[in-house]
Amino acid sequence: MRQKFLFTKTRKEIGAEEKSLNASLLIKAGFIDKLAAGVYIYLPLGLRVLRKIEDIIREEMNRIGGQEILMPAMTPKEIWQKTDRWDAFDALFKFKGYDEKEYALGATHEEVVTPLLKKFVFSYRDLPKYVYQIQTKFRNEQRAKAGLLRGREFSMKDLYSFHADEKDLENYYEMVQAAYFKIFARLGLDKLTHLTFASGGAFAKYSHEFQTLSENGEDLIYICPKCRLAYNKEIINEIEKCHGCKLGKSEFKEAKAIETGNIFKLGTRFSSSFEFKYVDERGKEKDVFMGCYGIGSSRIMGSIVEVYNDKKGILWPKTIAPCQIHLLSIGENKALAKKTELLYNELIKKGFEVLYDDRDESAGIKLNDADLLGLPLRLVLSEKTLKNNSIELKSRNLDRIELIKIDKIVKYLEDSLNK
RNA sequence: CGGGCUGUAGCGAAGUUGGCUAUCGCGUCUGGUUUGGGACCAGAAGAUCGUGGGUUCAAGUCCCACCAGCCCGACCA
Repeated sequence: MRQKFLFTKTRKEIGAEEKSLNASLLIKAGFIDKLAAGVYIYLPLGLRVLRKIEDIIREEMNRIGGQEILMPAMTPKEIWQKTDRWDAFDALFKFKGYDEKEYALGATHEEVVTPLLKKFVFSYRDLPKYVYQIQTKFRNEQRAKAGLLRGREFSMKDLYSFHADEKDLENYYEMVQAAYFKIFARLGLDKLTHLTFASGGAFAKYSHEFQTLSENGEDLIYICPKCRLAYNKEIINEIEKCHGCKLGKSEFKEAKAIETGNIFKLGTRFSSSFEFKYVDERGKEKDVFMGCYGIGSSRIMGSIVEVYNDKKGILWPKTIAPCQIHLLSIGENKALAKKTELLYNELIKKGFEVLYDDRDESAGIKLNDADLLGLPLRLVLSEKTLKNNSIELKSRNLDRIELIKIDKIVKYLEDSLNK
């Protein structure tokens, strides 16, 4: 990708009114732009990041049998009335069609996916089933805040599971938990993310949240230092000992965190509203058991920026960086431009993702922008490096700069990016 | 939804007890000199001062209402 062709530009400064760290870095670097409070535009580089996050989630969902679908954002009033949530769910954005027919923008999709599965599942032979989507959600938050961390429109993966009995639900719930840990590991967030007990609703005593430690998180959690399990403040009063290792709660450590994922046993809460039943081996009609499992993909993008940054800009983990390599040419010499161009073409041919800064800008601007954008590897070609027939390589997260011979660079990159 | 702060050029800001043609920096355009950590010189364009009303000889500045954004709180199955 050639930087000259990007329509976006970095900004030296943004308003003092944008206080959130993730939003101000992402806006400065030209990854997102704000349309309204809690409503953001994903620009070319930002969209690449969001898609990479979504792709990692998608792969892990497919691995545990998830089948991807896409449900509508527009949902009719009647389905919400069936579950008594039309009035109770106050974060619903509601609107009317031409003939006063009422709709809500989808804030979550139990009301859509449950009757959908009811059309196809009749027998124990049809269970279990796992269905998910990665879709734009709408919630009429009373106060949008903290950039991508709490928006009114945001991207989320929601998985729904359907089971013949509670036991099967519980087994799958554990599988999803394991899949989530894999996702967080691939996102570079595993060391900062704690499985956290939280309030559970009518069916299960507790749900589980995935809480990612961050100073700007809005949740308060209490972490067991021995086994890493954590407890949301909303339930800590009823906890005496750690559920995992029995350590007393006085030993727990308080921390601020961002709720990046949530898994929930729904039981028959929604299947009963829609009279969704199946016939078992003996011909007897039984309730379908459900679970739901969310990960906020856009919130994760914000969380990663909150966690991985320094004074100069963002430090993307290599799994979700918009490109792996930032190639800069410094200086205006024609031979230099030609060499850089050749290298760019070769790297692209080899399958590397490269952002090539081919702009007519000064060294300072290019280097500062590279730090701000935060791609994992920076390659610099200049008259200075060309004299040694070499190229300069720097990791965004290290101070060390290496000089590599140009004819060895491809091999070197293949090794260091585990290709 | 309650409280506080803010709104002036594409972006960031200044504008005193109301007073002349609304300043400054960045960016943009033209010409020239530059090129390893946000270069320099000269010139130019760019603003119904958030919107509507009011007070006044006179309003960016004072008053009222509304809109928008940010922060704190409440809320967030």
